[in-house]
Amino acid sequence: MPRNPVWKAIAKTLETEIAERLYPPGARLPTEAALSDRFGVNRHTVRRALSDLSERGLVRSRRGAGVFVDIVPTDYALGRRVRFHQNLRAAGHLPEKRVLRIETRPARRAEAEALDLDRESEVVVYEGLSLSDGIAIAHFESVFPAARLPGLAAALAETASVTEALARAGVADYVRAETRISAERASATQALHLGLRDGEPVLCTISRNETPEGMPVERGTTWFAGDRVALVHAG
Amino acid sequence: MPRNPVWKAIAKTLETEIAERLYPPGARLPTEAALSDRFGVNRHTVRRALSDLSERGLVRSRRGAGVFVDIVPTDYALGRRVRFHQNLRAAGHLPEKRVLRIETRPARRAEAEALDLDRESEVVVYEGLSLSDGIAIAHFESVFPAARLPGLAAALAETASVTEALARAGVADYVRAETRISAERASATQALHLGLRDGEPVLCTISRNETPEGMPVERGTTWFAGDRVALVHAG
DNA sequence: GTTCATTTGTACGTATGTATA
DNA sequence: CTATACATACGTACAAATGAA
Repeated sequence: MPRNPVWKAIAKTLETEIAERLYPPGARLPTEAALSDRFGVNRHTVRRALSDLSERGLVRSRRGAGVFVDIVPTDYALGRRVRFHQNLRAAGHLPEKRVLRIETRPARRAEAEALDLDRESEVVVYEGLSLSDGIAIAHFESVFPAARLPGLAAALAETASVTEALARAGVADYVRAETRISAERASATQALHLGLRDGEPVLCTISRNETPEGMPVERGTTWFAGDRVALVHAG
Repeated sequence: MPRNPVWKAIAKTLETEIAERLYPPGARLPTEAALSDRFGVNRHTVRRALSDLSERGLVRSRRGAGVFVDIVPTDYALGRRVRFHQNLRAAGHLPEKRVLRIETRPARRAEAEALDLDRESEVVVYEGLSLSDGIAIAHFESVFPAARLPGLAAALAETASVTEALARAGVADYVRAETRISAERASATQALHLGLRDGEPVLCTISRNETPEGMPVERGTTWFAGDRVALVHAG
Protein backbone atom coordinates (compact mmCIF):
# COMPACT_ATOMS: atom_id res chain seq x y z
CA MET A 1 0.00 0.00 0.00
CA PRO A 2 1.23 3.50 -0.72
CA ARG A 3 2.22 5.81 2.07
CA ASN A 4 -0.64 8.03 0.99
CA PRO A 5 -3.92 6.15 1.11
CA VAL A 6 -5.82 5.93 -2.13
CA TRP A 7 -9.04 7.02 -0.44
CA LYS A 8 -7.40 10.29 0.62
CA ALA A 9 -6.38 11.11 -2.92
CA ILE A 10 -9.90 10.36 -4.13
CA ALA A 11 -11.40 12.54 -1.41
CA LYS A 12 -9.04 15.35 -2.37
CA THR A 13 -9.95 15.05 -6.04
CA LEU A 14 -13.66 15.14 -5.32
CA GLU A 15 -13.23 18.05 -2.95
CA THR A 16 -11.47 20.03 -5.64
CA GLU A 17 -14.17 19.25 -8.16
CA ILE A 18 -16.81 20.38 -5.69
CA ALA A 19 -14.89 23.58 -5.01
CA GLU A 20 -14.66 24.22 -8.74
CA ARG A 21 -18.43 23.83 -9.05
CA LEU A 22 -18.13 20.81 -11.29
CA TYR A 23 -20.61 19.52 -8.75
CA PRO A 24 -22.42 22.61 -7.49
CA PRO A 25 -24.29 22.75 -4.17
CA GLY A 26 -27.23 20.39 -4.23
CA ALA A 27 -25.91 18.39 -7.14
CA ARG A 28 -25.70 14.64 -7.04
CA LEU A 29 -22.31 13.01 -7.26
CA PRO A 30 -21.85 10.03 -9.55
CA THR A 31 -22.87 6.78 -7.89
CA GLU A 32 -20.40 4.83 -5.83
CA ALA A 33 -20.24 2.27 -8.60
CA ALA A 34 -19.46 4.93 -11.19
CA LEU A 35 -16.76 6.44 -8.99
CA SER A 36 -15.26 2.99 -8.41
CA ASP A 37 -15.00 2.58 -12.16
CA ARG A 38 -13.56 6.02 -12.69
CA PHE A 39 -10.82 5.65 -10.06
CA GLY A 40 -10.30 1.96 -10.69
CA VAL A 41 -10.80 0.97 -7.08
CA ASN A 42 -13.20 -1.06 -5.04
CA ARG A 43 -16.48 0.47 -4.06
CA HIS A 44 -15.48 0.45 -0.38
CA THR A 45 -12.46 2.58 -1.12
CA VAL A 46 -14.74 5.16 -2.69
CA ARG A 47 -17.00 4.87 0.33
CA ARG A 48 -14.08 5.63 2.60
CA ALA A 49 -13.42 8.82 0.63
CA LEU A 50 -17.10 9.81 0.64
CA SER A 51 -17.26 9.13 4.35
CA ASP A 52 -14.40 11.58 4.83
CA LEU A 53 -16.18 14.26 2.82
CA SER A 54 -19.36 13.59 4.73
CA GLU A 55 -17.60 13.93 8.08
CA ARG A 56 -16.33 17.32 7.02
CA GLY A 57 -19.79 18.42 5.91
CA LEU A 58 -19.09 18.69 2.18
CA VAL A 59 -21.56 16.05 1.11
CA ARG A 60 -24.52 14.22 2.54
CA SER A 61 -25.68 10.80 1.43
CA ARG A 62 -29.25 9.60 1.20
CA ARG A 63 -29.78 5.87 1.05
CA GLY A 64 -31.41 4.86 -2.16
CA ALA A 65 -31.06 8.33 -3.63
CA GLY A 66 -27.41 9.26 -3.91
CA VAL A 67 -24.69 11.47 -2.49
CA PHE A 68 -25.33 15.21 -2.68
CA VAL A 69 -23.12 18.25 -2.34
CA ASP A 70 -23.98 19.95 0.91
CA ILE A 71 -21.84 23.05 1.04
CA VAL A 72 -19.08 24.53 -0.99
CA PRO A 73 -15.63 25.10 0.47
CA THR A 74 -14.89 28.75 -0.22
CA ASP A 75 -12.46 31.22 1.23
CA TYR A 76 -13.68 32.59 4.48
CA ALA A 77 -12.12 33.76 7.67
CA LEU A 78 -12.30 30.38 9.31
CA GLY A 79 -12.00 27.84 6.61
CA ARG A 80 -9.91 25.31 4.88
CA ARG A 81 -8.03 27.82 2.84
CA VAL A 82 -7.25 30.71 5.07
CA ARG A 83 -4.92 33.35 3.80
CA PHE A 84 -4.91 36.19 6.25
CA HIS A 85 -3.94 39.00 3.95
CA GLN A 86 -6.33 37.91 1.25
CA ASN A 87 -9.17 38.22 3.69
CA LEU A 88 -8.32 41.71 4.78
CA ARG A 89 -7.77 42.85 1.24
CA ALA A 90 -11.14 41.42 0.32
CA ALA A 91 -12.67 43.53 3.07
CA GLY A 92 -11.12 46.67 1.62
CA HIS A 93 -8.35 47.13 4.16
CA LEU A 94 -4.65 47.61 3.62
CA PRO A 95 -2.85 44.60 5.01
CA GLU A 96 0.70 44.77 6.22
CA LYS A 97 3.06 42.54 8.13
CA ARG A 98 5.85 43.42 10.54
CA VAL A 99 8.49 40.80 11.25
CA LEU A 100 9.55 40.58 14.86
CA ARG A 101 11.73 37.49 14.82
CA ILE A 102 12.90 34.64 12.60
CA GLU A 103 14.98 31.92 14.23
CA THR A 104 15.62 28.19 14.33
CA ARG A 105 15.37 26.20 17.55
CA PRO A 106 14.41 22.71 18.79
CA ALA A 107 10.70 21.93 18.67
CA ARG A 108 8.68 22.19 21.85
CA ARG A 109 6.51 19.28 22.83
CA ALA A 110 3.17 20.56 21.49
CA GLU A 111 4.84 21.79 18.31
CA ALA A 112 6.56 18.46 17.67
CA GLU A 113 3.26 16.68 18.14
CA ALA A 114 1.34 18.98 15.83
CA LEU A 115 4.01 18.79 13.13
CA ASP A 116 4.62 15.08 13.57
CA LEU A 117 8.28 15.57 14.47
CA ASP A 118 10.76 14.05 16.90
CA ARG A 119 11.57 16.11 19.95
CA GLU A 120 15.09 16.71 18.70
CA SER A 121 13.97 18.14 15.35
CA GLU A 122 14.41 21.80 14.67
CA VAL A 123 11.70 24.24 13.75
CA VAL A 124 11.82 27.60 12.06
CA VAL A 125 10.03 30.19 14.17
CA TYR A 126 8.41 33.21 12.59
CA GLU A 127 6.94 35.83 14.88
CA GLY A 128 5.35 39.04 13.80
CA LEU A 129 2.46 41.45 13.73
CA SER A 130 -0.36 41.79 11.25
CA LEU A 131 -1.57 45.32 10.65
CA SER A 132 -4.64 46.66 8.97
CA ASP A 133 -4.55 50.27 7.85
CA GLY A 134 -1.55 50.74 10.11
CA ILE A 135 -3.20 49.37 13.24
CA ALA A 136 -1.99 46.13 14.79
CA ILE A 137 -4.78 43.64 14.90
CA ALA A 138 -2.95 40.38 15.44
CA HIS A 139 0.24 38.96 16.88
CA PHE A 140 1.33 35.62 15.47
CA GLU A 141 3.94 32.94 15.93
CA SER A 142 4.32 30.25 13.29
CA VAL A 143 6.60 27.25 13.51
CA PHE A 144 7.67 25.15 10.53
CA PRO A 145 9.53 21.84 10.31
CA ALA A 146 13.02 22.97 9.31
CA ALA A 147 14.19 19.69 7.84
CA ARG A 148 11.23 19.39 5.52
CA LEU A 149 11.50 22.94 4.22
CA PRO A 150 15.05 23.79 3.18
CA GLY A 151 15.67 27.47 2.71
CA LEU A 152 12.48 28.52 4.43
CA ALA A 153 14.06 30.84 6.99
CA ALA A 154 15.83 32.78 4.25
CA ALA A 155 12.69 32.94 2.15
CA LEU A 156 10.66 34.24 5.08
CA ALA A 157 13.20 36.94 5.78
CA GLU A 158 12.95 38.06 2.16
CA THR A 159 9.26 37.94 1.46
CA ALA A 160 7.51 38.01 4.87
CA SER A 161 4.71 36.11 3.15
CA VAL A 162 4.15 32.62 4.48
CA THR A 163 2.48 31.41 1.31
CA GLU A 164 5.27 32.76 -0.87
CA ALA A 165 8.02 31.43 1.41
CA LEU A 166 6.45 27.99 1.52
CA ALA A 167 6.20 28.01 -2.26
CA ARG A 168 9.93 28.69 -2.51
CA ALA A 169 10.58 25.82 -0.11
CA GLY A 170 8.66 23.49 -2.38
CA VAL A 171 5.16 23.63 -0.90
CA ALA A 172 2.94 24.79 -3.72
CA ASP A 173 -0.30 24.47 -1.79
CA TYR A 174 -1.50 23.93 1.75
CA VAL A 175 -4.78 23.73 3.58
CA ARG A 176 -5.87 24.26 7.15
CA ALA A 177 -6.34 20.95 8.90
CA GLU A 178 -7.65 22.19 12.24
CA THR A 179 -8.23 25.35 14.18
CA ARG A 180 -8.59 25.71 17.92
CA ILE A 181 -10.11 28.89 19.26
CA SER A 182 -10.10 30.18 22.79
CA ALA A 183 -10.20 33.44 24.69
CA GLU A 184 -7.35 34.63 26.88
CA ARG A 185 -6.21 37.68 28.69
CA ALA A 186 -3.54 39.58 26.82
CA SER A 187 -0.06 39.08 28.22
CA ALA A 188 2.05 42.13 28.86
CA THR A 189 3.99 41.56 25.61
CA GLN A 190 0.84 41.15 23.57
CA ALA A 191 -0.78 44.16 25.15
CA LEU A 192 2.28 46.15 24.12
CA HIS A 193 2.30 44.85 20.55
CA LEU A 194 -1.42 45.15 20.01
CA GLY A 195 -1.81 48.41 21.86
CA LEU A 196 -4.19 46.95 24.39
CA ARG A 197 -4.57 47.60 28.05
CA ASP A 198 -3.22 44.88 30.27
CA GLY A 199 -5.62 41.94 30.68
CA GLU A 200 -7.90 42.88 27.79
CA PRO A 201 -9.36 39.86 26.03
CA VAL A 202 -7.63 38.38 22.98
CA LEU A 203 -8.84 35.69 20.63
CA CYS A 204 -6.27 32.92 20.49
CA THR A 205 -6.31 30.55 17.52
CA ILE A 206 -4.00 27.60 17.07
CA SER A 207 -4.07 26.08 13.63
CA ARG A 208 -2.29 23.38 11.72
CA ASN A 209 -1.66 23.63 7.99
CA GLU A 210 -0.88 20.66 5.81
CA THR A 211 -0.10 19.92 2.21
CA PRO A 212 -2.98 18.38 0.28
CA GLU A 213 -1.15 15.07 0.78
CA GLY A 214 -1.35 15.44 4.54
CA MET A 215 2.18 16.50 5.47
CA PRO A 216 2.13 19.11 8.26
CA VAL A 217 3.94 22.27 7.21
CA GLU A 218 2.96 24.87 9.79
CA ARG A 219 1.62 25.29 13.27
CA GLY A 220 0.48 28.80 13.78
CA THR A 221 -0.66 30.59 16.88
CA THR A 222 -2.37 33.93 16.44
CA TRP A 223 -3.62 36.34 19.03
CA PHE A 224 -6.23 38.76 17.72
CA ALA A 225 -7.20 41.95 19.48
CA GLY A 226 -10.62 40.88 20.65
CA ASP A 227 -12.33 44.16 20.01
CA ARG A 228 -10.93 44.70 16.52
CA VAL A 229 -11.56 41.33 14.95
CA ALA A 230 -14.38 38.85 14.65
CA LEU A 231 -13.82 35.50 13.04
CA VAL A 232 -16.58 34.43 10.75
CA HIS A 233 -17.41 30.87 10.03
CA ALA A 234 -19.76 30.14 7.18
CA GLY A 235 -21.62 26.90 7.46
CA MET B 1 -30.00 -6.78 8.84
CA PRO B 2 -31.62 -5.25 11.86
CA ARG B 3 -33.04 -1.77 11.71
CA ASN B 4 -30.54 -0.80 14.37
CA PRO B 5 -27.04 -1.40 13.06
CA VAL B 6 -24.88 -3.65 15.17
CA TRP B 7 -22.01 -1.20 15.08
CA LYS B 8 -24.19 1.47 16.66
CA ALA B 9 -25.09 -0.78 19.55
CA ILE B 10 -21.42 -1.59 20.07
CA ALA B 11 -20.47 2.08 19.95
CA LYS B 12 -23.18 2.86 22.47
CA THR B 13 -21.99 0.12 24.81
CA LEU B 14 -18.39 1.29 24.63
CA GLU B 15 -19.46 4.91 25.10
CA THR B 16 -21.29 3.99 28.27
CA GLU B 17 -18.32 2.06 29.60
CA ILE B 18 -16.07 5.03 28.90
CA ALA B 19 -18.49 7.41 30.59
CA GLU B 20 -18.61 5.09 33.61
CA ARG B 21 -14.81 5.15 33.75
CA LEU B 22 -14.50 1.43 33.13
CA TYR B 23 -12.00 2.75 30.62
CA PRO B 24 -10.78 6.00 32.16
CA PRO B 25 -9.14 8.76 30.13
CA GLY B 26 -5.83 7.54 28.76
CA ALA B 27 -6.69 3.88 29.14
CA ARG B 28 -6.32 1.45 26.29
CA LEU B 29 -9.41 -0.29 25.02
CA PRO B 30 -9.27 -4.02 24.32
CA THR B 31 -7.85 -4.78 20.89
CA GLU B 32 -10.13 -4.89 17.90
CA ALA B 33 -9.72 -8.65 17.84
CA ALA B 34 -10.75 -8.93 21.50
CA LEU B 35 -13.78 -6.73 20.93
CA SER B 36 -14.76 -8.79 17.90
CA ASP B 37 -14.70 -11.87 20.10
CA ARG B 38 -16.62 -10.19 22.87
CA PHE B 39 -19.42 -8.93 20.66
CA GLY B 40 -19.33 -11.89 18.32
CA VAL B 41 -18.91 -9.79 15.19
CA ASN B 42 -16.36 -9.24 12.47
CA ARG B 43 -13.41 -7.02 13.17
CA HIS B 44 -14.67 -4.45 10.65
CA THR B 45 -17.91 -4.08 12.50
CA VAL B 46 -15.95 -3.22 15.61
CA ARG B 47 -13.87 -0.84 13.54
CA ARG B 48 -17.02 0.93 12.36
CA ALA B 49 -18.03 1.45 15.98
CA LEU B 50 -14.57 2.66 16.97
CA SER B 51 -14.54 4.99 13.99
CA ASP B 52 -17.76 6.51 15.26
CA LEU B 53 -16.27 7.06 18.71
CA SER B 54 -13.16 8.50 17.14
CA GLU B 55 -15.17 10.93 15.01
CA ARG B 56 -16.81 12.21 18.14
CA GLY B 57 -13.51 12.60 19.89
CA LEU B 58 -14.02 9.95 22.54
CA VAL B 59 -11.10 7.79 21.53
CA ARG B 60 -7.97 8.06 19.46
CA SER B 61 -6.22 5.15 17.80
CA ARG B 62 -2.52 4.68 17.29
CA ARG B 63 -1.45 2.20 14.67
CA GLY B 64 0.51 -0.61 16.20
CA ALA B 65 -0.29 0.50 19.72
CA GLY B 66 -4.03 0.42 20.30
CA VAL B 67 -7.10 2.54 20.80
CA PHE B 68 -7.02 4.95 23.72
CA VAL B 69 -9.60 6.97 25.56
CA ASP B 70 -8.86 10.55 24.67
CA ILE B 71 -8.12 12.93 27.43
CA VAL B 72 -10.27 15.76 26.15
CA PRO B 73 -10.86 19.08 27.76
CA THR B 74 -14.28 20.36 26.82
CA ASP B 75 -13.56 20.91 23.16
CA TYR B 76 -16.56 22.15 21.31
CA ALA B 77 -16.67 21.05 17.72
CA LEU B 78 -17.60 23.95 15.51
CA GLY B 79 -19.40 22.58 12.53
CA ARG B 80 -22.48 22.58 10.45
CA ARG B 81 -24.42 20.37 12.79
CA VAL B 82 -23.70 21.63 16.22
CA ARG B 83 -25.75 20.27 19.05
CA PHE B 84 -24.33 21.50 22.28
CA HIS B 85 -25.30 18.66 24.55
CA GLN B 86 -24.26 16.02 22.09
CA ASN B 87 -20.81 17.47 22.03
CA LEU B 88 -20.32 17.47 25.75
CA ARG B 89 -21.71 13.99 26.10
CA ALA B 90 -19.35 12.81 23.41
CA ALA B 91 -16.45 14.18 25.43
CA GLY B 92 -17.51 12.14 28.43
CA HIS B 93 -18.97 15.01 30.39
CA LEU B 94 -22.39 15.28 31.94
CA PRO B 95 -24.28 18.04 30.16
CA GLU B 96 -27.04 19.98 31.81
CA LYS B 97 -29.05 23.07 31.06
CA ARG B 98 -30.51 25.64 33.43
CA VAL B 99 -33.31 27.85 32.15
CA LEU B 100 -33.07 31.46 33.26
CA ARG B 101 -35.85 33.05 31.19
CA ILE B 102 -38.36 32.31 28.47
CA GLU B 103 -40.38 35.22 27.14
CA THR B 104 -41.87 36.78 24.03
CA ARG B 105 -41.06 40.32 22.97
CA PRO B 106 -40.62 42.42 19.79
CA ALA B 107 -37.49 41.70 17.79
CA ARG B 108 -34.52 43.99 18.13
CA ARG B 109 -32.93 45.35 15.01
CA ALA B 110 -30.04 42.87 14.68
CA GLU B 111 -32.34 39.98 15.54
CA ALA B 112 -34.95 40.97 12.97
CA GLU B 113 -32.25 41.23 10.33
CA ALA B 114 -30.73 37.85 11.14
CA LEU B 115 -34.11 36.12 11.21
CA ASP B 116 -35.44 37.96 8.19
CA LEU B 117 -38.33 39.52 10.12
CA ASP B 118 -40.13 42.86 10.22
CA ARG B 119 -39.31 45.08 13.15
CA GLU B 120 -42.77 44.60 14.58
CA SER B 121 -42.55 40.82 14.64
CA GLU B 122 -42.27 39.03 17.92
CA VAL B 123 -39.51 36.68 18.96
CA VAL B 124 -39.34 34.02 21.61
CA VAL B 125 -36.35 34.58 23.86
CA TYR B 126 -34.68 31.68 25.62
CA GLU B 127 -31.90 32.50 28.07
CA GLY B 128 -30.04 30.00 30.17
CA LEU B 129 -26.83 28.36 31.30
CA SER B 130 -25.07 25.30 29.99
CA LEU B 131 -23.32 23.22 32.59
CA SER B 132 -20.77 20.46 32.30
CA ASP B 133 -20.34 18.20 35.30
CA GLY B 134 -22.17 20.82 37.36
CA ILE B 135 -19.91 23.69 36.32
CA ALA B 136 -21.29 26.53 34.21
CA ILE B 137 -19.35 26.81 31.01
CA ALA B 138 -21.63 28.93 28.87
CA HIS B 139 -24.36 31.54 29.08
CA PHE B 140 -26.66 31.71 26.10
CA GLU B 141 -29.55 33.72 24.69
CA SER B 142 -31.47 32.35 21.71
CA VAL B 143 -34.22 34.17 19.85
CA PHE B 144 -36.73 32.46 17.57
CA PRO B 145 -39.31 33.87 15.15
CA ALA B 146 -42.54 33.41 17.15
CA ALA B 147 -44.93 33.52 14.21
CA ARG B 148 -43.12 30.79 12.32
CA LEU B 149 -42.91 28.45 15.29
CA PRO B 150 -46.27 28.07 17.00
CA GLY B 151 -46.10 26.51 20.43
CA LEU B 152 -42.34 26.94 20.72
CA ALA B 153 -42.31 28.83 24.02
CA ALA B 154 -44.38 26.14 25.69
CA ALA B 155 -42.22 23.40 24.21
CA LEU B 156 -39.04 25.12 25.43
CA ALA B 157 -40.45 25.42 28.93
CA GLU B 158 -41.18 21.74 28.92
CA THR B 159 -38.09 20.20 27.37
CA ALA B 160 -35.33 22.82 27.73
CA SER B 161 -33.86 21.23 24.61
CA VAL B 162 -33.76 23.49 21.59
CA THR B 163 -33.63 20.62 19.13
CA GLU B 164 -36.58 18.89 20.77
CA ALA B 165 -38.62 22.09 21.09
CA LEU B 166 -38.01 22.98 17.45
CA ALA B 167 -39.06 19.49 16.45
CA ARG B 168 -42.36 19.98 18.28
CA ALA B 169 -42.84 23.28 16.52
CA GLY B 170 -42.46 21.56 13.17
CA VAL B 171 -38.74 21.96 12.46
CA ALA B 172 -37.40 18.45 12.08
CA ASP B 173 -33.90 19.51 11.15
CA TYR B 174 -31.73 22.60 11.12
CA VAL B 175 -28.16 23.50 10.30
CA ARG B 176 -25.84 26.28 11.29
CA ALA B 177 -25.66 28.91 8.58
CA GLU B 178 -23.04 31.20 10.07
CA THR B 179 -21.04 31.73 13.20
CA ARG B 180 -19.30 34.89 14.34
CA ILE B 181 -16.67 34.58 17.02
CA SER B 182 -15.12 37.31 19.10
CA ALA B 183 -13.54 37.83 22.49
CA GLU B 184 -15.02 40.11 25.12
CA ARG B 185 -14.63 40.95 28.74
CA ALA B 186 -17.24 39.30 30.89
CA SER B 187 -20.00 41.63 32.02
CA ALA B 188 -20.93 41.64 35.68
CA THR B 189 -23.97 39.45 34.98
CA GLN B 190 -21.96 36.95 32.98
CA ALA B 191 -19.20 36.87 35.53
CA LEU B 192 -21.84 36.01 38.11
CA HIS B 193 -23.45 33.30 36.01
CA LEU B 194 -20.22 31.74 34.85
CA GLY B 195 -18.40 32.13 38.12
CA LEU B 196 -15.70 34.31 36.64
CA ARG B 197 -13.87 37.25 38.07
CA ASP B 198 -14.93 40.56 36.65
CA GLY B 199 -13.36 41.37 33.30
CA GLU B 200 -12.13 37.85 32.57
CA PRO B 201 -12.22 36.95 28.89
CA VAL B 202 -15.23 35.22 27.38
CA LEU B 203 -15.66 33.76 23.93
CA CYS B 204 -18.72 35.26 22.30
CA THR B 205 -20.32 33.43 19.38
CA ILE B 206 -23.30 34.64 17.42
CA SER B 207 -24.81 32.04 15.15
CA ARG B 208 -27.74 31.68 12.85
CA ASN B 209 -29.52 28.37 12.35
CA GLU B 210 -31.73 27.59 9.39
CA THR B 211 -33.83 24.75 8.11
CA PRO B 212 -32.23 22.80 5.27
CA GLU B 213 -34.54 24.84 3.02
CA GLY B 214 -32.98 28.08 4.23
CA MET B 215 -35.64 29.46 6.58
CA PRO B 216 -33.97 31.10 9.61
CA VAL B 217 -35.20 29.53 12.83
CA GLU B 218 -32.78 30.71 15.50
CA ARG B 219 -30.28 33.40 16.28
CA GLY B 220 -28.18 32.35 19.21
CA THR B 221 -25.63 34.25 21.22
CA THR B 222 -23.41 32.25 23.51
CA TRP B 223 -20.78 33.42 25.93
CA PHE B 224 -18.28 30.72 26.85
CA ALA B 225 -15.98 30.88 29.83
CA GLY B 226 -12.74 31.43 27.96
CA ASP B 227 -10.61 29.28 30.20
CA ARG B 228 -12.96 26.31 30.29
CA VAL B 229 -13.77 25.89 26.62
CA ALA B 230 -11.91 25.81 23.34
CA LEU B 231 -13.81 25.78 20.08
CA VAL B 232 -12.42 23.38 17.56
CA HIS B 233 -12.83 23.67 13.87
CA ALA B 234 -11.91 20.64 11.78
CA GLY B 235 -10.89 21.40 8.24
C1' DG C 1 20.36 -2.38 17.31
C1' DT C 2 17.53 -6.27 15.53
C1' DT C 3 13.98 -9.38 15.39
C1' DC C 4 9.42 -10.55 15.93
C1' DA C 5 4.75 -10.89 17.54
C1' DT C 6 1.06 -7.64 18.12
C1' DT C 7 -2.09 -4.16 16.61
C1' DT C 8 -4.15 -0.84 13.73
C1' DG C 9 -4.73 0.84 8.67
C1' DT C 10 -5.77 0.05 3.90
C1' DA C 11 -7.83 -2.40 0.09
C1' DC C 12 -10.38 -5.70 -2.14
C1' DG C 13 -14.15 -9.17 -2.40
C1' DT C 14 -19.05 -10.92 -1.65
C1' DA C 15 -23.64 -10.86 0.00
C1' DT C 16 -27.73 -8.92 1.52
C1' DG C 17 -30.77 -5.29 3.65
C1' DT C 18 -33.38 -1.02 2.94
C1' DA C 19 -34.76 3.35 1.17
C1' DT C 20 -35.64 5.96 -3.07
C1' DA C 21 -37.27 7.05 -7.52
C1' DC D 1 -43.57 -3.42 -8.71
C1' DT D 2 -38.93 -2.92 -10.15
C1' DA D 3 -34.48 -1.22 -10.75
C1' DT D 4 -31.19 1.64 -8.56
C1' DA D 5 -28.19 3.18 -4.92
C1' DC D 6 -26.56 3.55 -0.41
C1' DA D 7 -25.87 0.82 4.27
C1' DT D 8 -24.49 -2.98 6.78
C1' DA D 9 -21.82 -7.05 7.65
C1' DC D 10 -19.26 -10.78 6.76
C1' DG D 11 -14.60 -12.38 4.90
C1' DT D 12 -9.35 -12.31 3.24
C1' DA D 13 -4.85 -10.32 2.72
C1' DC D 14 -1.17 -7.47 3.40
C1' DA D 15 1.14 -2.92 4.99
C1' DA D 16 2.93 -0.17 8.58
C1' DA D 17 3.77 1.21 13.21
C1' DT D 18 4.63 -0.19 17.89
C1' DG D 19 6.83 -2.26 21.65
C1' DA D 20 8.95 -5.96 23.91
C1' DA D 21 12.20 -9.75 23.74
